[in-house]
Amino acid sequence: MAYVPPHRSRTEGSGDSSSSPVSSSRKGGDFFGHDDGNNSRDGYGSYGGNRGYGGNRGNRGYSGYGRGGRGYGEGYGQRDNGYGGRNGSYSRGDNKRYGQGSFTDGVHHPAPKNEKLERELFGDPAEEKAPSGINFDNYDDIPVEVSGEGTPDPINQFTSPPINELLLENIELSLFNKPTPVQKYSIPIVGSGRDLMACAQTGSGKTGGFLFPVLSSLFENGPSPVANEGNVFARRKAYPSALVLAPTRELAIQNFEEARKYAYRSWVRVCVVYGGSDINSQLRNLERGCDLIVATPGRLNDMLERGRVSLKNIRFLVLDEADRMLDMGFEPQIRHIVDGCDMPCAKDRQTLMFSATFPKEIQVMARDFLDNYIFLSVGKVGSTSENITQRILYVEDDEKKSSLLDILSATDDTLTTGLTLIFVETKKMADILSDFLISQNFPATSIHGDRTQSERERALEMFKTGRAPILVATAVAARGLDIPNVTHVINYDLPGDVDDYVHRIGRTGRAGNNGLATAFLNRGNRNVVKDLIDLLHDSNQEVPDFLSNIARESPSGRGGRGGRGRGRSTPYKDYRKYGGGNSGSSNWGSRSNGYGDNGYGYNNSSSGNGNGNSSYGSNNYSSASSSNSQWW
DNA sequence: AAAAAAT
Repeated sequence: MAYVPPHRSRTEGSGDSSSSPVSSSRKGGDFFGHDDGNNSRDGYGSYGGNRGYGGNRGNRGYSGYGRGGRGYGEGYGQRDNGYGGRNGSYSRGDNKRYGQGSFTDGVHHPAPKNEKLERELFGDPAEEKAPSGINFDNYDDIPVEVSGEGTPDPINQFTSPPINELLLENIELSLFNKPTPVQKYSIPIVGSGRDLMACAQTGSGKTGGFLFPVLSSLFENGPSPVANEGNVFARRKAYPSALVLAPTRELAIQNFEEARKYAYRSWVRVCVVYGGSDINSQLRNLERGCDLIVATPGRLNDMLERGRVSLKNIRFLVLDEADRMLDMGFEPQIRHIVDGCDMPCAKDRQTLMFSATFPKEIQVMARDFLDNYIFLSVGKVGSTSENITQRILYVEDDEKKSSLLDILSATDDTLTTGLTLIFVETKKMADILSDFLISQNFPATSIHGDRTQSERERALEMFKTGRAPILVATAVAARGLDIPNVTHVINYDLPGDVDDYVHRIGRTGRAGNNGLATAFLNRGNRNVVKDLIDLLHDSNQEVPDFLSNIARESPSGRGGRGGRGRGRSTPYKDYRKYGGGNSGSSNWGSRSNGYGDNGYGYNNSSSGNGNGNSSYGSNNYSSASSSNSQWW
């Protein structure tokens, strides 16, 4: 029986304050003050709506499990997940078996429409909605670069050639009517069986860029014929056909929620696993069938070790925000998942890697994980250009609080119409600042890695719904999260890297809407000043005099690291074509296996895991990454 | 330097 660490036996929701380790209002506090002994109005279990695993109340043990309409997708004929005794509680309550289709005799049988589930996934059709909030005209002049052998032509509509009919219906329910540039390319690329390395950011339609072609293929082709390993525990083991890895829990949840929409009525059952929340409910959910799994690396590895997930049926591997995962030191864990378990090798699966930037480490990972891939680089929609107004203010550290109050008071109309996202550099500052704002009667909450997972999820939900329209965040929210209606991003503390700055301000001005980005800067930030000035120039923004002055004070080259992504307005290049060009990286630059400058000699050198590349796999990379890790 | 991620 699965093991439950004592400290995790407390409830997942914040409903049971008696068992919560934090009972004062200090840490769990937000604008609404009290610590929510009973947050019935909250209704935010894990995945939006009030159905998350192990909801908010009464979920000691298993007794309350499965209540309240949580039943997305179970019960399609060929799947047998019932080992009777233990799961009596599953059948309790209104545990409706709706929404899941099946795939039998080589034919996909979508489930009938289900109004309740449809509302849950896509929202109430009665509410008027802007068509997905995206101004598609803004997509037309996005620079796109695509390269690689035999690159298929992009599509221009979802209907020519037509993608899977059920998928198309689900896309239409999501109010997308036209593919974004990344989708125009990714759909035929993946559809033709190729691997894809895509440089694209949130806001480019990246999630659909991988979910559409993957689900389309799964819908068409059905489950893998390799059913299981035939052992007695097999029914307790999940054999997903597709795996999506994401760097943060919130991003995993977001991908999961998107995938659920597009998988509606299909045979594909979507699950998500991530740390910080009860593993047992996640395991129980897997037992009910799992065809597409969205995961953060640590929790997935845990489940792999427990033998509760097998990757041998994987046909699609997606690495989302790959550069971020490397920044966070996930490379050993990712390599363990991809190379160290039972996942088919690169030639026997399709791999899609997405990354905002394309530094050397990512190129290396692409070479190791992808097979003869097509490289796609998509400039960001709007990005740092005219639809985000960037404002840099000179503010000393000890004046930041009062400046912030001035700004928030002066722009209080945005509080009613939009959301304000405030970035700080430390978790401590996130707490300090949100407490301060709350004490000043601003409806704020905070998200950072020291809050419990349920606090994090609740904070995000309060922010999204506008009940707490000010969110103080650390880097956990800097990338990937797609929160509509953020009208103002404030860099209370500037990040040390201008790439992070770009990601942060990209939380506003999404897809055609205007946004405002304010940053507090003082001499403590001089290391980013030069890059910042370049960026402001590139994006047609005013460069304040004090900024130029500070830049002149430090005559040395641009601070910090060398060789970071310059030329942000142009897409990243396919290094296979341009010969790498990285500064001093001996190991890489001197490679003789065709990645250098002889055009496309790369085609068959990337099968699997670095065979034929010994200099690389064992020196450079593994020593660097294993030094600070207890992982493999 | 800090953050994130299994416990």
